[in-house]
Amino acid sequence: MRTVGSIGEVTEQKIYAAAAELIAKRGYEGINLRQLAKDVGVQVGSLYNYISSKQELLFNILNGVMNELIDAVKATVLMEYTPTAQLQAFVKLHIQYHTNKLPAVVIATSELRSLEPENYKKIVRLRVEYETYLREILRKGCEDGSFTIENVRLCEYAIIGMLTGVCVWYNPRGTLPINKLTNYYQEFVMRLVGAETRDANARPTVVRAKAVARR
Amino acid sequence: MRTVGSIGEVTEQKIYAAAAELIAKRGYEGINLRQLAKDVGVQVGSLYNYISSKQELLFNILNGVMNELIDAVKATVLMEYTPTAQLQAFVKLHIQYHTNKLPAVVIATSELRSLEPENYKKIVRLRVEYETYLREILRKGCEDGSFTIENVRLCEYAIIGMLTGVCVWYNPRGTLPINKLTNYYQEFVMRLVGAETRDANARPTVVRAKAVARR
Amino acid sequence: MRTVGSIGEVTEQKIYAAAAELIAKRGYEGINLRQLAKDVGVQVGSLYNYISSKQELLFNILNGVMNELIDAVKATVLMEYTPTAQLQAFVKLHIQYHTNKLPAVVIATSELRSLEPENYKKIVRLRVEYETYLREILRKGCEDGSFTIENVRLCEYAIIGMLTGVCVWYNPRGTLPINKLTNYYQEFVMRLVGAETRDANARPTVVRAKAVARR
Amino acid sequence: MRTVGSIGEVTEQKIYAAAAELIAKRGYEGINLRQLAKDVGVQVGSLYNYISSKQELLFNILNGVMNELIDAVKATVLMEYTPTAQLQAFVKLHIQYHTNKLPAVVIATSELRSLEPENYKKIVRLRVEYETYLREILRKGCEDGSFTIENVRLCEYAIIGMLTGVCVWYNPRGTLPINKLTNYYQEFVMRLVGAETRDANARPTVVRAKAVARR
DNA sequence: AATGAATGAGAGTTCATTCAT
DNA sequence: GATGAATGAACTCTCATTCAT
Repeated sequence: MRTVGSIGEVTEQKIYAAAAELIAKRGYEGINLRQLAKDVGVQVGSLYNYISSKQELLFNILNGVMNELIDAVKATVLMEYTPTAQLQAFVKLHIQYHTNKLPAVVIATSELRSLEPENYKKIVRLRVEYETYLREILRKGCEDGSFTIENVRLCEYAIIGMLTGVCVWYNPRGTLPINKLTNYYQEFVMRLVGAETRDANARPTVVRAKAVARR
Repeated sequence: MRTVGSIGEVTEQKIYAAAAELIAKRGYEGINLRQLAKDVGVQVGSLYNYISSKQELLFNILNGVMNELIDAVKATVLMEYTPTAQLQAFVKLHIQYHTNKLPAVVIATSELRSLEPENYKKIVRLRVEYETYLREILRKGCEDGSFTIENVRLCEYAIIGMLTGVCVWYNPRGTLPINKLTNYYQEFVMRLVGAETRDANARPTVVRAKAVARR
Repeated sequence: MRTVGSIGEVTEQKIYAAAAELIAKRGYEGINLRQLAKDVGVQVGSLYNYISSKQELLFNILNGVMNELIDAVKATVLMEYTPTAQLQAFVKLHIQYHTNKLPAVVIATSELRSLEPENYKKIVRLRVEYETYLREILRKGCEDGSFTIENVRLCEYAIIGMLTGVCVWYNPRGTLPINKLTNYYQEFVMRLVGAETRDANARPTVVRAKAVARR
Repeated sequence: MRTVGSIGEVTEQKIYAAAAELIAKRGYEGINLRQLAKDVGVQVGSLYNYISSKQELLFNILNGVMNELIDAVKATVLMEYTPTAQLQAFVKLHIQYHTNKLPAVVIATSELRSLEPENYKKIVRLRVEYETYLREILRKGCEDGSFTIENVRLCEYAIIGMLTGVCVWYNPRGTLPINKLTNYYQEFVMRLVGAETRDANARPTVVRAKAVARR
């Protein structure tokens, strides 16, 4: 007995949304399709009208979100003119994606190990591309004197770690609004890269004061 | 028929070592006791002479490593006299534990979600304690003017994220020696907390040179 | 949306043709309706406009081919005047049906076990009728001295086994033309029944020579 | 709760015996492991202490029985001195294996198609070896004048088909004793190969009488 | 007449766990 | 202490079948 009026596309979206959420909470290996089906509101077998395997589910989520992230970098970060502005934009983007926006992003970091070799390669390739944008910004900032970084690669890792760590503790229903959070982390990153801080109109006043004091 | 010369205690240690390694690589849900038994060199049934359940295995690993970490903080970090020196020691300790020393530490971050509620509470309590040491250092550093931090809690998270991120990419067989790595991250953290850099006897000379150049 | 120009009757024929082929290759239990639908070029659900169940599909194929076979026996074999000629005709018919003509015939032997009891009885009744024609020919041949058979029933089984075995190895794209193959098997059967071989104008010369020599 | 006193080797034999019987009756695709487990008297999961997959079960049965068959040919058929005696022995062996002795033999003919490519190749190789023994006997019999066969290959197929067909209808609880059955089929085969019948000390008297009568 | 979306039962397989020996 | 044999529940995935559109 089929659910009346059901539409495939809607079901598919529901499946991927529910899967991302479930996996983000319990991990790929920790979830089972029965639970997913229940969350979606269908029978287990019906999932297979939309996916060909549990693995594919994971891959599609990861693939989708990484491409989205990369597109977003291209659309917002690379548009900025200075390394500093680009870095600020990168932080903003990363934070936003890693907090309220998508549980899928969380998975992109923690569930890579559950990908089969072929899929693993593909997603890692995208991660590398994403992180390369950050590294390039850092490199250019060093060249034009905006940043002072001794080991760019390590600094890149430090930034990624710091920003990604947000999704471990961030609670969208907490008291800290995202734009405030973003500002704080922008300041953290600016400090990390040893940035000159004249242009920092986006940063909180206290920070600006300190920057002045440091000179 | 018991393997000749095998001694229980040795087997137990082997089990925990192998389990930590396996879980670090594939996650708690991703491993199975058959594989563990094979790695240890016994039959599955024999594991149950040492553990009462798979869950207990995870809990004991986490419990052990968190206590070790806390003890280490007490023994090395809190011994230092200034917030700056303490922070440097904290970074050194954390980095060392998260690289070559223990695969168990990796798990302490990523496998919390697989703990049953009761066990979860216990381990989180230990994590909180551990992180509280860091926060206290930051707070004291702010008070005595060593650090300039607007939001201590956030800064704490940023540091933890940054430091913990190391275990994602660090390769013990790579070219970067641990003490150099440690130095770099110490510098990152110093920047993050807006530390005055006069006293930085623990930091690498290169950095000091740069600091000079910056002025 | 219905495929333009498709007509039910054509689809039905396609279904039965594809089903016979699939079942002949993989067995009734080994096929699935999804594959059948794909081969036919429709969706699975559409099959049910023509069949009421997978079982019915099998039954109809078997029923159809057995009736065809029986009709063919009546039309060609029983028309002959002597037991020898009838037997030759029977062999020819059986071989032809079991080689290039119908994959359905293959199924008639191997897939009986997959029929539900009721259907099983019906098809077996037809098989018995078919084999009875052969037995009657053998019996009459014994009576009039054309054949020399001690145990007619066993001889019948031997012939059926021998002839049916053809479909196991016969390759329609091989070098052996069907009429040659038929001649060989006619000779085999003639030998089996201890037939006097005067009339054997259809048989290869060598055999005739041998027959002469034997006397 | 383990069944007390169970012994692995016994269970394994039970599994293979039950599997051969089940598959012979319903086909590889037609059986399910739950039924097999029930027949054996264990839980489904326990089967996997002895097999690694359903497919392996089929392969092992087929592999075992084909090797047994080949060994038996070497031990009994090839020991005979004349092609006629060898052929008689071959028939006897084949009939015996295909009737009361082993349900596994039935499978060896009908379930080949369910083997995965790799396994299929291996079993077919054994079948070819087995059938080659028969062909060689036929060939030698032609050379020394014992047999008169125009197309040896076809004759081989005819014999195999005839003999193998026995397992379709043979009922071990019927009235026809195996040795009688064997004698009849030996006579069928002798006729098929156009054997001179002077030497037929191995054949039943009835047959010899008939042979006389024919002259 | 055909499609697309769903069902629900059941398949092979895995796995933590138990326990007599 | 260790093993080998078993359990039973749960897993991913398949499939015949249904039915509104």
